Amino acid sequence: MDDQTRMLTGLTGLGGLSQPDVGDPDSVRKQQSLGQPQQDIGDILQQIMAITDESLDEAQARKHALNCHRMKPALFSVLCEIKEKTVLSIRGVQEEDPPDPQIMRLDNMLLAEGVSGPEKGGGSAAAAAAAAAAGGSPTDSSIEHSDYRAKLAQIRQIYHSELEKYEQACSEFTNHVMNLLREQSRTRPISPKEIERMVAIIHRKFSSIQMQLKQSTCEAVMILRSRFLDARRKRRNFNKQATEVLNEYFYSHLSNPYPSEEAKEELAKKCGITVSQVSNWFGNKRIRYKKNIGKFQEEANLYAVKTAVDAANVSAQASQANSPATPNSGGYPAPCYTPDGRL
DNA sequence: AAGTATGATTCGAT
DNA sequence: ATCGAATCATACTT
Repeated sequence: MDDQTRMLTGLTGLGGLSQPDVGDPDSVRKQQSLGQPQQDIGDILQQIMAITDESLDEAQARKHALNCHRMKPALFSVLCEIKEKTVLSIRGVQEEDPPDPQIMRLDNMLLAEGVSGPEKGGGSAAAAAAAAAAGGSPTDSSIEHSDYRAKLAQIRQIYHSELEKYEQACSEFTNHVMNLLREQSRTRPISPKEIERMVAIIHRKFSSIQMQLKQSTCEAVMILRSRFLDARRKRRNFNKQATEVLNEYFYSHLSNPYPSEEAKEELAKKCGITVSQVSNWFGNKRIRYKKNIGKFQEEANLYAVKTAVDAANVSAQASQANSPATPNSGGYPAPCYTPDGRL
């Protein structure tokens, strides 16, 4: 034991901070008496440090020389000793591996958007779900949808190829480090636990890179989504015929301009728009009419006449009578819409 | 370019 | 869930 401690202090002093001496003449004498001057060990360590600067062949040769060095077993056992002491202090530090909430959030979002997860099916399904959730009717899929899907697929593809690259790089690097450690385990003691820890460290590093990828992918999806929603927001006026149909219904039901679900569906069909568009239209119409009845008076009269004419035409057709003049061209039925007249 | 019309969205109330 | 109300954002008009 006495021997070993002396050896240990000598080695650590040299290896650690290139201190020329430990101030223990006894140890020096002992080493010298062994025919192994300290300077030699210093040289060896220097060579180890310089090994990365050398060419591969040189390094191989030196490694070989080192492995064959007669002090190697002693060095190894000393390193084992040191290890045993330090491992105890390290052991407690590495028992935490909580799943990063940030990366979980990103993962969830990517999964929800159909970027990660199962192939093609998931992607289009998620796109459809997103479109449906955005308020559109399931039947008005069109250029915008396919455009959105195409862009999403593009993002998805880039994401996956990048992810694959990262994973490949990670496993390559891990392999490399493992080989290195295996190689080094010939000169110094390396516990499996240590290797495990090293691998964990590498994986952590790579997962932080992955997180960046995921983050930027998420951003891209968000931008795409907002653009998609903006595109949906882009307004196009309904065609004349559609507005006419809607107005006809509105003014002929002025006392209760709240079409039932069935009526909405019928109007939607007639106008070539969605039910929610019909709802929007009636919502807007009601509030705008109520806000300024005067402004809509003319329009109201117009449609009152129109329906009257239609009715007249129908009856005329039925009764074979032919008088072009409208029967009630004198006084229009004043629309008496009561804002609070909901039933 | 400024003003108006209009479809869509959002929010709180019911 | 649906409405009114306010508001947004674009289309259309002047």
